[in-house]
Amino acid sequence: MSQPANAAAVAAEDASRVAARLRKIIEGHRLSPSQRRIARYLLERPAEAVFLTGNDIAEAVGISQPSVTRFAFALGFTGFPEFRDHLRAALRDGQDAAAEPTELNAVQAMIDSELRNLELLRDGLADPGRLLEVAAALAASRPLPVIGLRVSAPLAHLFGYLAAKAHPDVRVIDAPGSAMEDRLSRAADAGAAWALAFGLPRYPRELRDGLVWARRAGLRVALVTDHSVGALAEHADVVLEAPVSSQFAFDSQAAPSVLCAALVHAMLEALPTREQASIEEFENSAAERRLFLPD
Amino acid sequence: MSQPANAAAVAAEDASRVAARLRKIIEGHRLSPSQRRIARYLLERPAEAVFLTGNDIAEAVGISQPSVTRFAFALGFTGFPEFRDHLRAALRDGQDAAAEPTELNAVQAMIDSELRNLELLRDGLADPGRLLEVAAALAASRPLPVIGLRVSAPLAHLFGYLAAKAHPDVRVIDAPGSAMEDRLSRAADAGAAWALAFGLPRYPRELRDGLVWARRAGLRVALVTDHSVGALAEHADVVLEAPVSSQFAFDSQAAPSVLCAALVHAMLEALPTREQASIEEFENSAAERRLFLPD
DNA sequence: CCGCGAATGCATACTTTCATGCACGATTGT
DNA sequence: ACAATCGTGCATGAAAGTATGCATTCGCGG
Repeated sequence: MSQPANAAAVAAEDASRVAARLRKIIEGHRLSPSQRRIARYLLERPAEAVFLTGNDIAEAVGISQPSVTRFAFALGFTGFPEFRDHLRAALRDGQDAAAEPTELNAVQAMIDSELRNLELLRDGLADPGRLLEVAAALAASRPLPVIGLRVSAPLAHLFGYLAAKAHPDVRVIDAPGSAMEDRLSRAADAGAAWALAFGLPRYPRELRDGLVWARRAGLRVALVTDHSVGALAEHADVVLEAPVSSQFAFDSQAAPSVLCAALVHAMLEALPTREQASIEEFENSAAERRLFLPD
Repeated sequence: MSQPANAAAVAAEDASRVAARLRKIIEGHRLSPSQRRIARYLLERPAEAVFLTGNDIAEAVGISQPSVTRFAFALGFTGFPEFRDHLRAALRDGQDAAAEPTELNAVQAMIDSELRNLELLRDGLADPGRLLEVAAALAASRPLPVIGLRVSAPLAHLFGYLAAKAHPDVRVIDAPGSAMEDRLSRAADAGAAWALAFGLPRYPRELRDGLVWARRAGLRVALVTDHSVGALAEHADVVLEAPVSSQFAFDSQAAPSVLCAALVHAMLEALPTREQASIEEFENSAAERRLFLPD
């Protein structure tokens, strides 16, 4: 019943790497007619080959399953699984081939890991639909409570500072306990529909309590955190994932802070164009310019 | 740069597609603690996930194999194989889509520009000598005033939060004017030798005034900013450069926040090993653990 | 025509993988 | 404090996947 129909495939570049490996394996071996048919079959669909069982191949080629085992044996492997693992290894080697040649010092290694986090964040936003939805929802919530405790407090304040240009009533909450609960309740009473929370490791229990409280107060919760599954994500309506590397003494917050800016950016675009224009105007006003030094 | 030409990047996209599918599957399902651990494990290595058996996962995560079966069942599948086939299907679906190159959307372009900033930062730290010097100087200044106004205030607070573990008396100053001047003077009187300032665009005049005041009070000034020459840099003794992209409505602070973490990291290493050990101990103390959620 | 060896399939044993009943312990709500 | 529910691991059995002994067939050279 296990037809190749349910087998998956991998991208073309990976597939060609598998095919190359397969050719290399076969090279210099005398194969019987049946075995050549197997080889030919696999070379024709390298993308699926890595997932096929011996039975799948036998059935597809029209030979017996033991012939497949003997095929692997003839190629110098102790059995079919070992052969298949070699094909799979061709995939995995290709992925690690991105290893950087230059030696990095400790600080550079740290930055490098953050670079990879940003790459993950970027690739994860290939479809920005969810981000835009969340942004629109947050922009429409008046007021908008924003929660960030401990390490996440600066992030919440950064968001608050930026979002103030796209939202008239952002309320940053950086203290836990009853103070937070009071402010959440008051925000809900004032008409808030959503709350935004930043929950980076290590995840404070108090934040979870806060999320629970927020939802009990009738708020929906958008959560920025580094894993979409976890004790915090359980209590959020929407999760925005921003990877954090924990391999160093201190996590930096590159991805979350970028996500934060992206979120505000999206909120801005969710605004009526009239309001956008007024922001632009404010930015360039004489009053503003006097505040700042020339670039 | 919009479409990664090498095979490794394509493979990475495959992996991210598996991860995306996995997230979609998980979405909206209540998972038990063990099941969350499974989900996280798979999300962390999507490229391997499609090959793993239930037993592999159980062993790696440290749970029983039946829990893996139940995980698949909890996600709405009739069994583990069906679940795994769905992950593999994510690869197969992607094969055709991968043919046309993916153009980066606006959000991705923004992240991409931050990526380049981080690359600049990394390459600029090939010789970490200056960073270490600054870190040592800051670590030795008791107390240590840290200045960050407006957008830079969150950065200053982030630094303050992190540095508190490597320094007994960090004083974050986020308000300008006489309040700042008072606090700087008091810090100098208390024995401070250095001040750290974050000055990102747009550069507030008040920050320059603060730097001037600090130096008049006898402090040396380390400045984190995005250009080593400019109106601010003139009033600093040491400048640490952290590139910022200004092409979007809002600057994100990826590079500065990474530099911030790197700086604290370096301060930590400038510490006697005895103190480092005590930090480690504190981090792992029972009291600390109760504050946070597992994982 | 006979004999020989290689190739292959069949039947079957073995291994790995997966599913399920049951008991124990933890957590929750009353 | 007690009961109920949930989550988990262990033991076990079923199923899928793989390996191997044996018999048959085929081709080829005596």
